[in-house]
Amino acid sequence: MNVFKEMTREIEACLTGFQAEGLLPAEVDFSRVAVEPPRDPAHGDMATNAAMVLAKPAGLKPRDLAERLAAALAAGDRIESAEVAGPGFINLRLKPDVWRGVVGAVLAAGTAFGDGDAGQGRPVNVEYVSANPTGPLHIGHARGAVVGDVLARLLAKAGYAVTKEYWVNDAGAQVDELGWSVYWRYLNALSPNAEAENEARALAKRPGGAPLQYKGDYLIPVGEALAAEHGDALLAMEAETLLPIVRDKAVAMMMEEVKATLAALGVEQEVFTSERWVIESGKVDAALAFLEERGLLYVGVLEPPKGKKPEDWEPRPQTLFKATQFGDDVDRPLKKSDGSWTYFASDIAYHRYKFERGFTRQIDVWGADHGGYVKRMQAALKAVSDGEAALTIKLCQMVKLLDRGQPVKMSKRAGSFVTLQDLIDAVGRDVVRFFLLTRKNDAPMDFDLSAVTEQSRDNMVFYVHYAHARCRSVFRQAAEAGIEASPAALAAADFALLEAEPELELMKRLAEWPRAVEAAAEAEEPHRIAYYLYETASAFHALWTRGKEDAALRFIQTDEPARTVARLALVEAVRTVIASGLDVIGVTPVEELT
RNA sequence: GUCCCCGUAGCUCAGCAGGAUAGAGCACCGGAUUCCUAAUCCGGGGGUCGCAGGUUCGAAUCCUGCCGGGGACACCA
Repeated sequence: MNVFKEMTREIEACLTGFQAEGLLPAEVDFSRVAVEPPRDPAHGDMATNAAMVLAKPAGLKPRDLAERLAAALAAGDRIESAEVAGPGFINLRLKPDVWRGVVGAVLAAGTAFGDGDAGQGRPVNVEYVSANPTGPLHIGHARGAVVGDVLARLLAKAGYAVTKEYWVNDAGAQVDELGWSVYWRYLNALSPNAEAENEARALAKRPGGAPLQYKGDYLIPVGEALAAEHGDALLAMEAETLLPIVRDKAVAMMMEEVKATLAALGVEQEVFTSERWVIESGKVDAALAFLEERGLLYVGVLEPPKGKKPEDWEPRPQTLFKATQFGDDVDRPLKKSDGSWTYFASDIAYHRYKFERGFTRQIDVWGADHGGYVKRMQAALKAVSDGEAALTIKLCQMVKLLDRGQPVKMSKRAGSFVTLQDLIDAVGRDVVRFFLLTRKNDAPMDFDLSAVTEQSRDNMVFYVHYAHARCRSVFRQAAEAGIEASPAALAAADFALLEAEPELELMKRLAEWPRAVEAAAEAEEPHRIAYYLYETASAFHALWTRGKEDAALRFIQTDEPARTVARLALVEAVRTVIASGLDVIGVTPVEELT
């Protein structure tokens, strides 16, 4: 039940009638007609701009058309009044029973209230986290994980067929580096107390002269696992046989850890696509052959970047993709100087693979430090799908980790929070998820460990939890008073007894939930859900406190059982909508505060 | 030098694809507790929406330019 949508249809019906009468031309489109709650409640429940938008095509003055439309609308049985205001707005006031109907609709639907059909089952692919499997997830990954996951849930609620996906960068130089660092840990496992000598042995086997890159303790278990599995069998192997073994083991164990951390955060992606698999199955070759056929590849020399010129810059012919034909600023290289594919090449193949699986709408969630990559990836998907697929990219800005206003040192020493798992253990999964949605994704934010668990109004997480807990508290009180408040009793309540003005206000807020879901999904902005919840919680807290000032507004009226049940139904509807919103965010509602 | 993001109350931030008198929290001032959780609520002061143009019935919102802050800029992902 979406009251705003229903009223939009009612208005469109009137307009269609005007067309039949010849008042409006037959070909005007109604897409710009909006029905929304006015900022000022004195202007009624809803306002429409229909007359202003259509006045010009109709050849009428906005206010004249508005008068006609208002008169037609006022004849409807759900509208109490329709008044023309300002430059041609029509302010609508709905009959209270319309709002009361929302309570019943919420009770009937449960947390499915707000589910929409805007998506019409169309497939959307949301790819997020996609952190390299070279170490545990850290705080920086948390925001993308939450934004991506909640966006996926939001789109699902709005009626899209969503696939949640993780791109595993298990190919390339970084992963080889990981392998050599693990080999060192393997040697340490075999002969402890000889770390320096072992490092020299590992480097002797490793081609090239660079030092080991991944020396964090988190690889120790990988070395031990290899020792337990292979004994000393790896020692005699040549580099090319050895590397795949240590590398694959490391990737497997790192991904296991990554998945465990994501699970602890409540993030569960359905598809994990391996970069190595994409390359080895020939998808990169196929994607580039596709571009080649369309004449979008060439060998050329790029200009050096202006401003900051790399030390080792030298003009060098490279295989380039004509990204400039699709809106990028320069053409982009696909091959490294050693002849292997760049990351971009395999990423093109991956996005093409997603398109081949039917995803004409793709969303990637990235860190803001990858911002320079956006245009080329969008260009590439456009090219590789012949313009049939579109990619939108949500960039997540930095999260600064603080404690009592002081920056937390991100050193790897014990005692400071480095990993995402540590953060979840410290403040809880629900706090992490909710808090990371209290800013829009492209605004930087501070995550203050002391502030996020604070219990006050300036903590959105707490404030919303408190509202839900208060709803449950009312029911505990009702049970003590011996009031029958089963789902059946609530559904059978006489909603006409919900007469108080603040009660009606609250019902109007609940009626906005489906609209909020649809708008947030359309805008791909999950943080709006957090703000809707905050405002709804605020409306409920306000009504609660009114009961302290005016006993007649208290939910439980022992001498008026029928009114009490009706109010309990309203409270349950509020609770349900809050639970529905928390469900989108992936947060578990609480029964009471601790 | 180029590209992207940001600029809204003293501070931290919303602003619902262009709507009517721009909102919330914190901080400040003043109130509400015999009573469903005062962990809350009500009221008050506080703004040239960075600046200047443009688009139109109407701009914080869209376009252009400028100023200021952040980030990214071949062969790393």
